[in-house]
Amino acid sequence: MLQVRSARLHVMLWRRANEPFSGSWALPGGPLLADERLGTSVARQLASKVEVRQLAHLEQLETRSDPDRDPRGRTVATAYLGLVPSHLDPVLPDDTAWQPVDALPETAFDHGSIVTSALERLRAKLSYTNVGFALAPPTFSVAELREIYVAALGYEVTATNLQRVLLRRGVLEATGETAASGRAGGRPAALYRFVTSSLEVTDPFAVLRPPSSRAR
Amino acid sequence: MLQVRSARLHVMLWRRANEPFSGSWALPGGPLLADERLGTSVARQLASKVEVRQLAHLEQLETRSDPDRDPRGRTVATAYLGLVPSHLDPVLPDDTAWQPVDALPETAFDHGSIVTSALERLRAKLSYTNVGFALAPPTFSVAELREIYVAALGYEVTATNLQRVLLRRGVLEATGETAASGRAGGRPAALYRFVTSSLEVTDPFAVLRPPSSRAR
DNA sequence: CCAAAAGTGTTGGGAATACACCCATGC
DNA sequence: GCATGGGTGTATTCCCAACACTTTTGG
Repeated sequence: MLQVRSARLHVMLWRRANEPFSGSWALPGGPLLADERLGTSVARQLASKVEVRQLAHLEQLETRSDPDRDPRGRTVATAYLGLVPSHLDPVLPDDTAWQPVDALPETAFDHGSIVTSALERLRAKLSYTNVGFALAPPTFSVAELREIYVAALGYEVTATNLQRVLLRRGVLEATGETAASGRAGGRPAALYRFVTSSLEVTDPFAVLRPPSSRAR
Repeated sequence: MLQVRSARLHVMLWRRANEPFSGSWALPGGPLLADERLGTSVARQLASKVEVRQLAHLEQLETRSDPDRDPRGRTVATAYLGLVPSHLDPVLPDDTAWQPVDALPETAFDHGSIVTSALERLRAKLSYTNVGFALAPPTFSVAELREIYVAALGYEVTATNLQRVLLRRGVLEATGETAASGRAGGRPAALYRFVTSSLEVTDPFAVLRPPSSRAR
């Protein structure tokens, strides 16, 4: 589960009290029940940590099967990527906390590398889909959205170009409302929202695209 | 396992002799052994059908967990995408055959939708990576490569543009040799090869790319 | 009037498609 | 020489990044 908090991307981890990896931080998870599908299982595992309704997006990442990934014995685990919009602040259990992805504490099992995979996936999808909807609040100024993208991508993005790319693609639309300007003055920002709040690919083929509009 | 054969993309399937889905066609697969990782298991399953060395590329696709996917009872299956270069023609068991992906016979379980996922993945990666290496023979003319891309993508691509895109990205290089011209004459084609024969992303960010070369 | 913040106009570059044209070979 | 297939040159289009400039607010 990833969320942008205070302009930094964080991952939700819980601190293990028992061996193995006692004291290390782990991703939430647990065994699959007899008649459960993986997506349902993930939701169930997370429900013990937060309110699941706060998850704006969930997608399967990859399945890890290294026989040595758990020292207690063979386990096969399927990792999921979950995103929480930045305006929410779920109540967390005592052993659970948001950790900045750019300065992770010591992690248990192969969870560190799973977080790395999740990051790669998120960063790629920010570029060619509308996933931003799952990190952003319902409405926002371009400046706020920029902060979220910068936190998630890990590099600078200008508000100007971000706005133009997302508007041209029809990913964002203006709400017609404006935010109040800050105490230091400045023009009030227009508020925007994501047109769709489910995953859509907005930039399908970079190259080798089908010949212009002619059906085959 | 996918391969381009006679300018058409095919998938290797075997015909089930027993219930359930007797007579339908299925993807090769089987249970994971106690101390085996998934990639190894896939290789082992395929080894019973073909020579595994002929697999030029193998990558994990997704894990299916619908409790009803197998009428005999709950199974969880991780699908892989495997690619075989077009110049190879593996000897197949009697119950196994290459089936064209655009006219699949009746398939067992959820294997039809797995093939669809595999196709989407392959088509996307042809556009932003060098995966082509795993479908093409060691050397080839641009015309031959075009035929492979057209078969895999399912739409027309011109030799001119294919050549330019792949050369500019440094994915292809000329071998310096030329093919003999056909019986009808014509200029002999230059032969090319893929520079690398392992997966590389050649077109990372379509948009929202990091600010020009400045490190953060 | 000035500082601050938001938003628009404009330019320049790069990359991809499309199409015209030139090249090399067999018959 | 002509048909056939291969390859290059070039124009057009589109999209993105960069940056200058304008707009709108608070003090």
